[in-house]
Amino acid sequence: MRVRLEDVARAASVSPKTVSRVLNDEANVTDATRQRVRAAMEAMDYRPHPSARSLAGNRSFLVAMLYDNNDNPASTYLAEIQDGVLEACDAHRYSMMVRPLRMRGDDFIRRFDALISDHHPDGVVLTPPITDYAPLLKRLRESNVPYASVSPQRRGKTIGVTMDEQRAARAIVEHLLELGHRRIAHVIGIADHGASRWRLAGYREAMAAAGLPEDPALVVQGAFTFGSGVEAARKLFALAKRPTAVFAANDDMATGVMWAAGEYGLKVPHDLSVCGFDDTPLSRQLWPALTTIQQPSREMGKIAAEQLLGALRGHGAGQLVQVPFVLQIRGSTAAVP
Amino acid sequence: MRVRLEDVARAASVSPKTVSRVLNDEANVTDATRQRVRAAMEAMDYRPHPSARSLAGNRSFLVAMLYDNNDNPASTYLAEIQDGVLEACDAHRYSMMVRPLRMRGDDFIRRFDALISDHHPDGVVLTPPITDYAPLLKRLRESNVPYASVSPQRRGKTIGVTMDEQRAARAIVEHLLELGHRRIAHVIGIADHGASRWRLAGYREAMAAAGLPEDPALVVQGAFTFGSGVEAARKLFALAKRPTAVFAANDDMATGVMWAAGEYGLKVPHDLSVCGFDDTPLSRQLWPALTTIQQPSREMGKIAAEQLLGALRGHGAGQLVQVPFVLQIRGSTAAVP
DNA sequence: AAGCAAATTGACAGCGCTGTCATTTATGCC
DNA sequence: GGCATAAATGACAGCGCTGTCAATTTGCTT
Repeated sequence: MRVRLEDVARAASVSPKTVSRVLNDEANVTDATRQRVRAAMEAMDYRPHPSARSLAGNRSFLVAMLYDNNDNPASTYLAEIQDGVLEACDAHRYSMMVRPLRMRGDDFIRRFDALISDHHPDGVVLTPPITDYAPLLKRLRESNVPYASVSPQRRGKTIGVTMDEQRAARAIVEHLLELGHRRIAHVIGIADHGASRWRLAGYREAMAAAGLPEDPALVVQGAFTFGSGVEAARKLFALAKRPTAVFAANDDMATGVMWAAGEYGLKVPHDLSVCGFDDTPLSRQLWPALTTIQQPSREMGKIAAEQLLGALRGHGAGQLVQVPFVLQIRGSTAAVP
Repeated sequence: MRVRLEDVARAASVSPKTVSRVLNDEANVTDATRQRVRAAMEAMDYRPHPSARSLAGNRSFLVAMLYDNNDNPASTYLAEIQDGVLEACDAHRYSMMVRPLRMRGDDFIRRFDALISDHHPDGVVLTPPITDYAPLLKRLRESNVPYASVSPQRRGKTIGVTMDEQRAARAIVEHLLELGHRRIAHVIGIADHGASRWRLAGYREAMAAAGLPEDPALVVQGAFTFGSGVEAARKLFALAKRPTAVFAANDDMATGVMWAAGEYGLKVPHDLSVCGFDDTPLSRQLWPALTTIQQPSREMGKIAAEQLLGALRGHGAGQLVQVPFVLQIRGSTAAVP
């Protein structure tokens, strides 16, 4: 039947407890013994029973990834983060579960508690936008559940991963400025998301640094969707003094802007430069391909999970790691006519 | 601390075993006892410990959803199925784990075995395109792991959920025929996917039924991506006798076709009707919005999981349920000029 | 009311592992 | 070499639940 820890112990002529120690990388085992046990495990293709480990050791080897897909239409983004988290969990022999957790609704805390007491995750990975939902963070700390965040707004003692989105946004606007653009518009994302704030701040910073006063008409509200990009662009194109370039806070909206440009007979990039943020697969498939910021989502999921797992295993407290961005210059931006 | 089964037993003045019976909906408990135990559980907010249940009962209350995202660029589709599977699992108090399982690579079987022996799922949900990967199906049967499939190609004794994609494809082509189109092109999806075959078959069926001989130049290969849609469309538009309508095998490719139409100065739907398949969020955001087939992906995930769980709990063998499609007629299709 | 089968309930061991603590073995020092 | 100390190993109980099977109660028959 199934190979148990006891069988390995017998094969290696040690006690079950010693095998357990090797399994869990505990100290106080001689190298010779450790190797012998490892060899026996290998030879017998031993697989510890997760439930038995969990029951006896009072931990679950489970990481839960929480998301709110209701407020985040970019399923590609979440899927990539999920992939990265999963990779890290696999490497550390943890299992992962994904849980949608809609913030709306007042039974939010109850649902969260049920999740914890039903599944007993050892830790939790938070994804935008719930990285900054105060009641959730409060409850996590109260229940003493370790967590790591992907792109949290509030830093502080939070562990996880971030990208300097403000600097990235500034870089992409500087790219437009170098091309000679002066009337540069910005389409904002969903109002209270951290991503929207940083990208707007980066835009403002670059414009100010270039000595350009902000023109309120050139900054329009969007909602991270293709449709909101189209609508925002229509407003911009209706202006007496049209912008020569548009920086949209994500690729979906940028695609909407390009679409609307087609409606208005504006050729991209000849009549209008457009750039986005995220480097979604779509951005490469468009023609012309979109100038954008590559955000290593998969890598970020992986790093967040690694920080969490490191903290769980007691390897220090875990960091808030910052990953670099890449400015992807493609065909959708060109010098001003 | 934690409320255990034993505590509930004491509160209800019965033996632990009886509480266990109530918990698992077993027979041979009087209604009076059952109610008393249920009341005690409720009052104490009892949550069974999944690991203990799993260890003692030799089952995991775990469903694994397998996918191969390498060959399936439509992350929205998978995310929706995942949501549906999760909903069903939650309702039955099962937990769910998602696992990418790339079919390429000869260590495929080893990776699958590791998955099973590491996590012991009680059952597995298969998503396209791995629903039809013969070595996987063989191994699943050998290892006696119950499974349900979403849109399997081969029916037979398989349980799960399907949609009559061929009839849906036929319906959408008939819609084009009714609008007066005769030169109707088709962009095929990835060659060996069931979805591609059915949609092509539906196209042919409709054309044949209308007495139109197949023109090989009007049937071009794509790969389910936006880019492949653009390229396919360029080939079609280069023909001496251009099609007046294009039916692409999914929305991403249809969007590519619309994009290419813009390049060629063709107005949709005035000069060209375009339709897709899947009803992705994108299809509604385009202008004009895309005529397409609505496939209830979330619902399908839920149904597949329910069939699996039903079979696991011994409520009959489980069925292959067929769900209806909806032809979504939007602005991208119009009468032939 | 006794007698019997069927339904209901309970006692107890054990699932596979780890925590605690006792015991054995190695190491350093004078 | 002898002793104190530290490192390595092992014995054993028990995590919270369910399977097995025995004990008890119930319902029905005669």
